[in-house]
Amino acid sequence: MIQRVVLSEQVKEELLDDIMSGRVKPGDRLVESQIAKRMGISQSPVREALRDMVAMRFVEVEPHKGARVRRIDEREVMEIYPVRASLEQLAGTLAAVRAQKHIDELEVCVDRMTKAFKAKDARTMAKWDVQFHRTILEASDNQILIQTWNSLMIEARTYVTLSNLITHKSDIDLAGRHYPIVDAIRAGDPEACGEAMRQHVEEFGEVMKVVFEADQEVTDLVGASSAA
Amino acid sequence: MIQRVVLSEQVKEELLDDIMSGRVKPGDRLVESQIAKRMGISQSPVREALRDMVAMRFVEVEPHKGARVRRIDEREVMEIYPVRASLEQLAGTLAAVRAQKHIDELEVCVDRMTKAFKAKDARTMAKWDVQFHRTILEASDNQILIQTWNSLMIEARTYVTLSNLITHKSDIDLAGRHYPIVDAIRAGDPEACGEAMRQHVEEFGEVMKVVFEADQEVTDLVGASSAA
DNA sequence: ATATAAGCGGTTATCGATAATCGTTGACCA
DNA sequence: TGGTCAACGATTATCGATAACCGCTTATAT
Repeated sequence: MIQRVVLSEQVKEELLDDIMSGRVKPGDRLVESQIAKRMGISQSPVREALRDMVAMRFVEVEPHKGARVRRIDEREVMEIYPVRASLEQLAGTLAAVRAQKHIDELEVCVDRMTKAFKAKDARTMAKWDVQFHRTILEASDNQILIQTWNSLMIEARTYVTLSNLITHKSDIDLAGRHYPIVDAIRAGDPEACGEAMRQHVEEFGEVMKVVFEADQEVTDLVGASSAA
Repeated sequence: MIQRVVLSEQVKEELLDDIMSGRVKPGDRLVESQIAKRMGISQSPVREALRDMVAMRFVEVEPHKGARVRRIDEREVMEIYPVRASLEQLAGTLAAVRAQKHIDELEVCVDRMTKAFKAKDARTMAKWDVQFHRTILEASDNQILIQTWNSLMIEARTYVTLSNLITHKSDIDLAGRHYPIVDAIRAGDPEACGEAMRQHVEEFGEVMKVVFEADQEVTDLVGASSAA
């Protein structure tokens, strides 16, 4: 069998896609042997992929009991924003000057975001939103900071977040909220840039909180009848 | 063969100890089959342990080339402090009130730290220093924040850091620098507590920078003759 | 000489099989 | 009726063997 990359890597991508697309839902079991059979490979690479996904916090395993897609509850989502805000404030401060050469790139991101938002395309919007933030993170030139930020899996979470947001609050211009950051970079003001980043992320968190609360009412009703 | 926990877990502990104790050094290869033979087990659990340690950033692997103990260079060490400072500022802000019931515990930490410092016992000092910071982190009651902080492997790094520091700069009273934080908690002032944490960590980073630079002169001389 | 290719030792990546463990079911007994 | 436990099916954890791969050395041809 010819193969370009290691199998476990391919398995990981496939499983990740299953999760992101919603084909498997939080709480679902991920049985090594079943996945292996379905993909026509042996158990080992599947097992390895699953362990990797534990590190990414997409999956949780209990010894001798197996893996399942991790449930992300409201509390966890809400806890992320303060942490993101801190990290991105630092990134903004560090990147304000260095990011100037990426101004065009950042504006493209905001532009695409706006378009995707109007089209109610959460996935594309998340992609450009993440791209915007990632650009600034990279410009911070602090590898530890970048890795730490990556470990929060912003990309995946942003997708979910924006899906919710677009569904529930289609009137908020999310893309436009990025302009103060671009302005601060253009001015080359680290303080202001850090502050703008922090505010932006915190605001995002605030909006999400509202969405969650609105969502909860629905979930409560649905959950009450389908649970049991 | 009787066994209490999963083998891969035991392997991980053993390898971790090898690294922390310096029996294996940064850059050393970790060959799956050799470790397996030495421990009298098969390759699989070793492999799994190594992958786990990659997630912990103690080990790095290149596909088809194997694992080695990760090298931590000066740049990386120095990059950590700004990130730590951001995270711990947030922790301090969130924990200021809730940590009040742990005041005694915190004072014990500082006390033990002072004693260990006088005895030039880096390991013990690191232990209590980490304990101090961990207590505040936990009091922040933000799981994501705690996990993120943990992922920086503060514990291991602090040990190395303090070893250096005690060797080179035995005149700095590191333990005493924790009092402003304790005071802010006693006062129940979130702003002040966050600020005190940030300053403390940044200061720690500054001191380390000096140590590193002093160290570099030695390393340069040694490296120049032994490298080639 | 120099570049390309074939061969080799050492190691990783994957396989297929087996042992160990978990949750459940149902028999047995007080 | 209720509780304990043996046996079972499903799944994970581990094993031992093999295929695939990397880096290097040696052979071959230009």
